[in-house]
Amino acid sequence: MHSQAEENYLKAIYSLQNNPRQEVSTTAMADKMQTNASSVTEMFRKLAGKDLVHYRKYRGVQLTRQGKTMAISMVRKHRLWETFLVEKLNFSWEEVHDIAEQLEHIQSEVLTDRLEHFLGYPKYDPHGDPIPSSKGELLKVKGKRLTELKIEEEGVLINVKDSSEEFLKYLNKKNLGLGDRIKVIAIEPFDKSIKIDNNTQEHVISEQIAKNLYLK
Amino acid sequence: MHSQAEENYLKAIYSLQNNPRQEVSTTAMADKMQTNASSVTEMFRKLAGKDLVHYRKYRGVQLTRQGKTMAISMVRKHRLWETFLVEKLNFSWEEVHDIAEQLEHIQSEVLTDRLEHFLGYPKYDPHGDPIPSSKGELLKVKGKRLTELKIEEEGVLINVKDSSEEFLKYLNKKNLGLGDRIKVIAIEPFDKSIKIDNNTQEHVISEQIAKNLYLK
DNA sequence: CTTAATTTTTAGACAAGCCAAAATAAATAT
DNA sequence: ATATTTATTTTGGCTTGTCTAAAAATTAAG
Repeated sequence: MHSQAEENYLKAIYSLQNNPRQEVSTTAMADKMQTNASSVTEMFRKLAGKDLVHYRKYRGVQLTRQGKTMAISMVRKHRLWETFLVEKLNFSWEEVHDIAEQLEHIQSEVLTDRLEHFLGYPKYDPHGDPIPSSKGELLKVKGKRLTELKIEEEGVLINVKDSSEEFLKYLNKKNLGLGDRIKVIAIEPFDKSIKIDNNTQEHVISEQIAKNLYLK
Repeated sequence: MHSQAEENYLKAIYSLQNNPRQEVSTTAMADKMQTNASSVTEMFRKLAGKDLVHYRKYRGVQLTRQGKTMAISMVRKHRLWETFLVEKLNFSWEEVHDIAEQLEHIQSEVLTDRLEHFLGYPKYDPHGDPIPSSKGELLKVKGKRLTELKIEEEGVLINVKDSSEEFLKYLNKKNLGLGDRIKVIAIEPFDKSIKIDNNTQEHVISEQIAKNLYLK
């Protein structure tokens, strides 16, 4: 059995690993987990002892096969619960992250699978992130960043890469949601801010924001 | 904020307290929590420090107003989740206890209230136990024990006082479930075992079992 | 009413996670 | 290539919750 702390570390390592070869550093983890570097070192050791990560002193960790399986299982549970909260309990997309963060630790394979069935085997969560299957298979979201579009190009918003309450509340305020057709009207060369047309409204959004929006 | 351990202790104290005046002893708790008496003493102290129980050395604890509120909130969450698991995810009544034991620790008032709404404000959980309202109000189940019935008397099974997997599997095997009309055919004076008619079948059940069945 | 048995508390230890400060290794700049 | 900065690990300590064994208080028995 694994503790919640271990599960959280695995999920964080997974999200920081851009490719499976890349080693995740102690400081990057400490930053992500809002904790102390020395705590991270200890946990790295512990996870290595359980064969959930490969750990090289002063180099960092990568997930083992086993560790990756666990991490993906956490992601799966998180996204299924988020979907449940939005689809069934009428939460809005900015409210669900913290609650799902707790629910993802519930230990029951059966529960997860039944939940998935109950939800009708959803492919994506409320933020457009793909939901891993019970076998750990994970679709790639093949959208492109809003920042990659040129003037007059358009697309449909299919994924937001930041699930924080602040970011999503910002999008709500601008009336931006998944499925919206967005057209680039103008790009300000100085700060790369983008003027977009959301069918009904026009908004100027910063590059910072635009980077987190994925379109198809 | 309160830890899961604290929440578990409060719930256990609540379930051991037959009336609010009764003090719950260290050993009774240790027995219930499957833990050591010395651990219980320490937790009693801690809970007393947070004003969740009144604690008198060598005498035991009773819940304070605040402690009772928390305990009932745990019961509420537990029973709502059990209802969810059975009604929505098609679990059977003997499978839900352990999972609900985990789910009851999810911290979110809103979640609990939305879940209750989603379930249609159920009055009873899958074992016939009443579900406290968001204000902490709790209906009394006014059934009588099967052991109180005389020969030829009958009633409808409305509540089982043991939610353990073993007990419920036993009932499944005998085809006994909530809502069943049960008639007492005979009572064996020697061991107080009861022969019942379940409309279609006849069974002999021990006094031990019968004590946990409540009829209306 | 005094002794024996039982219950409860205290004392000392341990594991899991965390932190701050000190020591060491690695990376960067001169 | 060496000195300085930065990253990482080590050390020692703290908290929560647990345990065992010993001491103290309460209850039960004679």
